[in-house]
Amino acid sequence: MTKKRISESTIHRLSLYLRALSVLEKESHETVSSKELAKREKLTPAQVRKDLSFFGSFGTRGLGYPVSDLKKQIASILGIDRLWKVALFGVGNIGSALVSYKEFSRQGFQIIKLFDNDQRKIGSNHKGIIISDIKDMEKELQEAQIEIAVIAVPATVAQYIVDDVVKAGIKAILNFAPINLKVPQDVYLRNENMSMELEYLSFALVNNHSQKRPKI
Amino acid sequence: MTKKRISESTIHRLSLYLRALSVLEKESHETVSSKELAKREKLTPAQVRKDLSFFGSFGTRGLGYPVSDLKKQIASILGIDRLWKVALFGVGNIGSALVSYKEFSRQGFQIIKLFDNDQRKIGSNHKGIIISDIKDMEKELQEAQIEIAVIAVPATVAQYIVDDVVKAGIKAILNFAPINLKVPQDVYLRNENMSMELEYLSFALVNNHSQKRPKI
DNA sequence: GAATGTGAAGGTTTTCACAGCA
DNA sequence: TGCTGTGAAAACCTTCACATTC
Repeated sequence: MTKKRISESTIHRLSLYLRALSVLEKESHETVSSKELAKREKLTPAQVRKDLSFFGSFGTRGLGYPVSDLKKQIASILGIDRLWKVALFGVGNIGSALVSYKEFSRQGFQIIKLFDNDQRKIGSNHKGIIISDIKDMEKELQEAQIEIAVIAVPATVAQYIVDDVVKAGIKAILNFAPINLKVPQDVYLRNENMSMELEYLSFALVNNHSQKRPKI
Repeated sequence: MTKKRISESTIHRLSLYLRALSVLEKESHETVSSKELAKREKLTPAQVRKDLSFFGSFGTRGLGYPVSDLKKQIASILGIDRLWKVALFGVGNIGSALVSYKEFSRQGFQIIKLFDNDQRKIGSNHKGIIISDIKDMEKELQEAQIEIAVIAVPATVAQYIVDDVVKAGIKAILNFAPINLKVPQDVYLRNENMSMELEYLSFALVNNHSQKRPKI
């Protein structure tokens, strides 16, 4: 377990392993080999072992990895062995879908605050949460002890909202607006650009782009 | 312009360049340097030039790249200088949000068919589109000349739907279900896993993970 | 002078291959 | 024997640096 920077891809793959391990657990497997885990997420066994080895030695030679234990370990590495309080900005199409997106809550992300600037929405109850005025965010974010903000407002206003979110002290932002947001160095920002993958598909279709698949 | 495999990252960055170029065009810029383009998408100038050079020589030394022309060129490379007919499976939370997601139509992806297996939804009109029974997909996909399928059904049934979609001859699938789908080699499959980025944020917060930013 | 296009260098990630252990 | 853990090698991707062109 060296002190090297962990790559983004490794972290993303941890999410995949976690997902596969949940299924394996449901299927009552006690242990799983890197080979099987790799197969279930279209990766290579070596990749799985290397990824896990950055964080420790979780397996047993000759046997494989203990499913439940490894699942717990990965959840702990990812920091999702706890609950995260999330606020969502923009209760439009995407925003409302995210509120009921089961996968978020399943991974411990609780959307407990909704913000909008539309007077018709403010004060109304959306799936059990009263929509707050975006103007009151600083106070409300602090009171509710929000740690992560999800941005689902139109691209035109996203930067303004983010500036305020940052001022309110939030250090982690997930952005769904198709725009490059500016945040200070100490704020984590990730973008979810849903049309990007469609564009990739378009490219692949038009260019017969060869797909990268493990050789195994 | 060599015949090397273009990397996934390069293609994703093309989407970013396109987005930045649209803004530049609106701001009435005639030309743009790799430096400026890089700045707008948090990349390096060298990266921009390298990416573009895989596809041709679009710039002028001493001047930069012509904004409108480059935009057209990239759209053409990505295959989005045309319309794509898309069918969406599963008109639930995510599904309905995607139907009205402006960024899709802006990039030429038209969702013109909706499928669900819920008898209460079938036959009803959703934002101008009649929801079809998932059982009729083969005939309907062919009649409507659908080329891309978007999967927004629950994870438990996603594989069955995809099997049918593949049987119906669709070669490109965008999957929103948090599950690893199996498709034949000649079918392009991309996954949109929205909780993955939240998990990354969680990891970053818990581990003070250093962010990768260009040194410029 | 300014900025592209691109080989070569440098860095990072993946894969290999095997020692080591249950 | 079976499968992990891991250095070393290979593959891949990014950055450098400069010749080239406008």
